[in-house]
This record gives sequence, structure tokens and C-alpha cells, in this order.
Amino acid sequence: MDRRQKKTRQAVFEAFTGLLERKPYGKISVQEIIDAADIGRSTFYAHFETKDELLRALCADIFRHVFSEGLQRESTHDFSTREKDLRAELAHILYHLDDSRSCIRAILSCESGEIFMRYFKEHLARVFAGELERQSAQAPRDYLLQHLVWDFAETVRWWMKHDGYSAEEVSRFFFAAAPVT
Amino acid sequence: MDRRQKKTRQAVFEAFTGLLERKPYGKISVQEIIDAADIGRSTFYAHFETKDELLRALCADIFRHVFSEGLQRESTHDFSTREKDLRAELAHILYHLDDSRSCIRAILSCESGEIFMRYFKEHLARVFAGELERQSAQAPRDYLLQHLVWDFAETVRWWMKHDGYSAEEVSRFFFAAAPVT
DNA sequence: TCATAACCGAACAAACTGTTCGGTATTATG
DNA sequence: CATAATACCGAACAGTTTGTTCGGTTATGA
Repeated sequence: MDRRQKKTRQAVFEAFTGLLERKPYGKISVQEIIDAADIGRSTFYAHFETKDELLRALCADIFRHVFSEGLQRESTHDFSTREKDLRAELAHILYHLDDSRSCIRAILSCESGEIFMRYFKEHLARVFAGELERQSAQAPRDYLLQHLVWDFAETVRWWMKHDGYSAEEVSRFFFAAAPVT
Repeated sequence: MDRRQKKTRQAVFEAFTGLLERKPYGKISVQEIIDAADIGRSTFYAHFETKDELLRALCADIFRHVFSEGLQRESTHDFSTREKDLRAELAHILYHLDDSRSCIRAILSCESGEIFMRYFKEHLARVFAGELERQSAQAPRDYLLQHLVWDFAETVRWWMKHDGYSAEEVSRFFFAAAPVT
């Protein structure tokens, strides 16, 4: 990838998150992003079709780091091992989210948070999908899966709003309050 | 309130939710709402300062019915009574949400859902506030309270997406999966 | 060195926003 | 019924934002 492209892309991302910290997504104009990033108008549109697409790209960029490796979790039948694996994977996710904390906090501070959360939950659904094989008579399987997903996603949102907790602590909070079984 | 005002207001609400079913909040222009409601431009602005304010008013209108009476729950110290009261109050909320189902579903289908959920959670926080007096060493009190709030709010969002479940069933799902203790 | 590709920035049409204002129709009230 | 108040209409307006185009400039990598 051309050095100029990377630089421009990064400048836009930074300008965007910087603005996001000060005003809600909906009130930020493309022109402001362009000015803040200090690039030409046509350059912006050469990189991103629209403001929404920029947000999407930014989220993808974050998740690329967060969900990078956790793919190869063994599908073992040993329960205790499996739970240990899950805990490890979630811990890994929390650690990497912490790296982008200020950026994520900015995104979550307004409507753009909805977009972020939607992508985030899509990823999480894949992570949790294997956890619920035993049927429950109490509620639909889909409900229970989504329950885990939004519990974790909302826990992260809560974490981003409340400084001072480590990834380990938050992980404990989650397992204490969520019905992971 | 003047009969004309009520009519106009209602027409705008209907036009708005109608549009919301077809396209995301952010892509709907005030002009479209005006055309769909078949009113004059200045009339719209006489009623609502902005599109956001219209959404806020619509949410308030819904919640006015949903959270109407449940205020006078006794603060008894009898646990079983208190839980019964809570169940009754949540059931009441679910019933009334069901009345506005199509409208709510439209709102929840896009970014506007974020706004709806925020107001909804504010109301719910008040409902659940009394439930958690006993300290827990496992997690901060605030976390546990918010946990209940988003569990119920997200349960409702899930319900709105999945037709065919009664308020009672959904209530049971919630109590089966949430750590209401 | 040199072809390629990225960037610049001015200019443009189109759409949307929020306000104003003079005129018309409906309402509540006496 | 008469009338004052008030909601509505809709055209016109300035200002902003959007997304595109295009000729020219500059940096990159081979």
C-alpha cells in the first residue's frame, strides 16, 4: 500500500475520532473531517464513499486487531477446558479493546455507538455460538445466545465509560453476573 | 389542545414511523416527512424544532403510556411481595409496549433505536433502582444495576424483532436468564 | 530516471435546513 | 351568530452540505 495512502487514511481516522470526542456523529460534516485531517476534498472521497463508510472502516480497523487470532479454538468436549478457553478468549478481546479505549469511547459516546455495537455483536455471536449446545426449556436457544452477546457487549460499553477497572476485573464482573453456565 | 394541532401532530408521527419502516433515520429528510404527512413546511417547524426533537417527542409519547402508573410501588421489606410487585410492573410495561409494537419496531430498526433505548433505559433504571440494596463483593453495585437494565431493555428489543411470543413468555425468558436474585 | 498513482483545490449542481411573511381557514368562546 | 385568536398554508430566502469533475502538481516505487 502506498505510503501516501496510509498516511491519508490514518490522518482521516485521527481527525474523525478527534471530532467524535467533541460532537456527536450526526453533527460532524465531511467538510470538518477534511479540514481537521488537512487533506483535499477530492482525496477524502477517493478513500471513503461516505461518512458512514468511514465509520464502518474505522470499526473494521479496530476489530481487525481485537478479533485477530481467536479463531482456532478447539471444539473439545471437555467442559472445564472449554470454559477456560472461553475465558481466555474473552480476556484477549478485552485486552485489545483497552488499546483503542479512547477511540472506542469516542465512538460509543453518540449514535455512532449503535453501529459499533452492531458490528461488535456480530463478531461476538460467532465467539459464543459454540457455548450453548444443551437445549433449555426455559427460553429459546436464540434468546439465550443473544443474551450472552449483549451482556458482554454492554459490559464492554460500561467499561469504556468507567475508567479504573482492569480487563481481569471486568471479566470477573461479567462471569459473576452472566448466565454462562 | 386545538383539534388541528392534535391532527397535525398525529399525521407527522404516522408519516415519520411509516418512513422509518422503509429507510434508516439518518436518511430521512424533514422534507420527506412533511410531504408524507401532507402539511405545510412552516407547520412542521411550528411543532418540532428539528428531526431529533420529533424522535424525542415520539419516544416520550410512547413512554407516557408505558410507564404511566407504575410509580406507586410500595417499598416493602417483604422480599416475596417485592418480587411479585416487580414481576407485575414489568409485565405491565411489556403489555403496553406490545400496543406500539409496529411503531417501536420501526424505531429500533436503525440508529434511531439508540435514542429510544437510551430513554427506555433511563426509565428502567428508576424501576430497578430499588432492587439491589444488598452489596455484592463480586461486582460494583452500579454495574449490577445497569446489568438488569440492559438485560430487560435488550430483551424487549429482541422481542420486537421476533413475533409470536406473548408478554408472559418473554417475561419468563427474562427471569430465567437474568440474575435478578 | 520515469511512468504511475495519489493528492490538490476550485468550481459546480443538487439537495436540505430553518426562517420569514402575508394570506386563508378553523376553532373556541361569548 | 359574531369575532378574536390561532393554526395552517406555501412561496421565497440565505446558508450549508454533499458528491463529482477536472486540470495541474507532487511523491512513490521500480
